[in-house]
Amino acid sequence: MLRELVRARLAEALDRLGVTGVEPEVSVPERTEHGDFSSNIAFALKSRLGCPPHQLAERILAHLDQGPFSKAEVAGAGFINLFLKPEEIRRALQAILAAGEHFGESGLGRGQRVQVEYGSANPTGPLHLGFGRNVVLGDAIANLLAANGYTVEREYYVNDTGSQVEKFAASLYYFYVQALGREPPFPFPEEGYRGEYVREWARELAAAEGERLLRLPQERALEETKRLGLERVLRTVRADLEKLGIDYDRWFFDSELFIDRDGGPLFAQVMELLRAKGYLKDEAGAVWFKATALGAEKDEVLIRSTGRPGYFASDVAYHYNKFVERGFDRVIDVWGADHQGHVPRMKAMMRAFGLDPERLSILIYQLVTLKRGGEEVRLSKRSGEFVTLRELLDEVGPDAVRYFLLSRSPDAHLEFDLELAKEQSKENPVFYIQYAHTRIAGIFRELRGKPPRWAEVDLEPLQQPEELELIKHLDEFPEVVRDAALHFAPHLLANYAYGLAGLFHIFYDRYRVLDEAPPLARARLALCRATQLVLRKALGLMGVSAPERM
RNA sequence: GCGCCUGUAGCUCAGUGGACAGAGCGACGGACUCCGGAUCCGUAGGCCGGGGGUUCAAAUCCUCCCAGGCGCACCA
Repeated sequence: MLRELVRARLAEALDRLGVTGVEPEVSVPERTEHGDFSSNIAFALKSRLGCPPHQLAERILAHLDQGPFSKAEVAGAGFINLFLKPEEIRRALQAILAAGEHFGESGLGRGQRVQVEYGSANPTGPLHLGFGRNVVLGDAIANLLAANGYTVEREYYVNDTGSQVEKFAASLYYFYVQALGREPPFPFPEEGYRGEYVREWARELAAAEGERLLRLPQERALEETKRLGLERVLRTVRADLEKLGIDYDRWFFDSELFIDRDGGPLFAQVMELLRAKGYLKDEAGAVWFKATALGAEKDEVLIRSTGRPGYFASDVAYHYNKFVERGFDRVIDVWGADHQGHVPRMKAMMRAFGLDPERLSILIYQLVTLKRGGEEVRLSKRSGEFVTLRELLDEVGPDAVRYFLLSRSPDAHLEFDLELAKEQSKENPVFYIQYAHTRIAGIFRELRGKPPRWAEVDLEPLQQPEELELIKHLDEFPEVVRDAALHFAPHLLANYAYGLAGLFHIFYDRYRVLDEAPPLARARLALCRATQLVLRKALGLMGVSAPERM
């Protein structure tokens, strides 16, 4: 990578000056007059060496191996601006072609086992837009970690024992009885699920089961309804995920925690362990986790006075399973901002088990606001007033949905304007990026004959500034892949791909490829090839397709 | 009240220590006999929410205030 090359040369110069242990910072200036790369090292060393930056910069330049540079100068108050020789830039292209499909990957993770848990919506209905963001972020982060040499497992946690599923089952049963023309044996559950989909599934249930469930004792009937309802939900969820192109390594059911096994169910074992460590207390008929003893602000109920474990309790046992039983080095949970209050107690839980809290990363993304035209649509599953992910996928298409949901920082609120996404899909940046890829594919289709052996192509004919700009941008790709993974920031990838597509469109607009004399045509083909590789890779990491034709 | 996130062009958002702050959409005006015009070029539009501080250098870090979102349950 060119940045590394520059950094290394500067480090050598510093060595010669007798300055050691300093990593010179090298950045890409915004303005081309400031060079291909620029360093502020003279400012950084000012206090250490007590030398005016400008003078220091001059001394560094005097000791710099200027071989790779066409120009090296001190500017402003002491910036070192470096201009690379075109052949150095072309060498970077050579490296990209040599790396081929693997360009951009790194071994940073050293094979560490990382679990990424995402999705994990309450199994009480179809996924809505908010969970679209969850799932798309989690999947992209998993892709990014894998590309950086981590061993990644993707997992979806199904809370099939919580109170929400119970409520869902009761709602479903209520409508089922109604669908059969009978009077439900109990009033509609408080804060139950009254969305149209519940009624629809109830009708399906009535058609499939007839009056079978009516004849069961109520408790059995509800249990059976829960089982069937859960199946129905998961079928929908899996279909939506498939449409988005998301595949999990494992679906973990909460109920697994309560299955009896050697030494009792895992859940009971974990509770015993916490009790033995002195982190439990009994109060007001409930069992509490003494989170305040571990840095949290308040204690938490684990087992309610009804005797039923709460959501947090399951998560404690579940994460014990992840870290202690399955031995993941790191775990990343992807949660919506409405779960942020859950973070401190999870960190407290890690400490309770004697685990380094740093091994658990929780990515909180801000909620999605949906706008239809000018007006905001509230997303609430329980009120039944929500737009499903499926609806959106059908209207906008998976590529645009994924790109749109990824194109903003997880920290930023995301406004999804349905009308805009539908009506202006042609202006959506994702098409702009895909179109660049398609244009390249078009060139290769037009080529007909065999493409050259890339390693043997003489790149010297690439002299135009637009060509060199393109190469420099391609060269930055590995840094983007690394930074996006390290900071859980797939939007960096989206921005990068957009910028790359832009540079390619400019190049394509101004120059011809196949019509040129063979040496130039071959060199430009090589540039196209590298661009295509990187576009494909970037889109692939986001889970967006790279079409040959559009 | 406390905690987390956010406040940058009319709108949606990039940019988290560097040199005159960027993109898309929207507005206006241009470009192809040619590998796909879903493209390219240009114009207009900003005291980067406000005050104070740190620094050679602040949209970026600290602090206080203002505004919005989300939390602060024996829901998840």
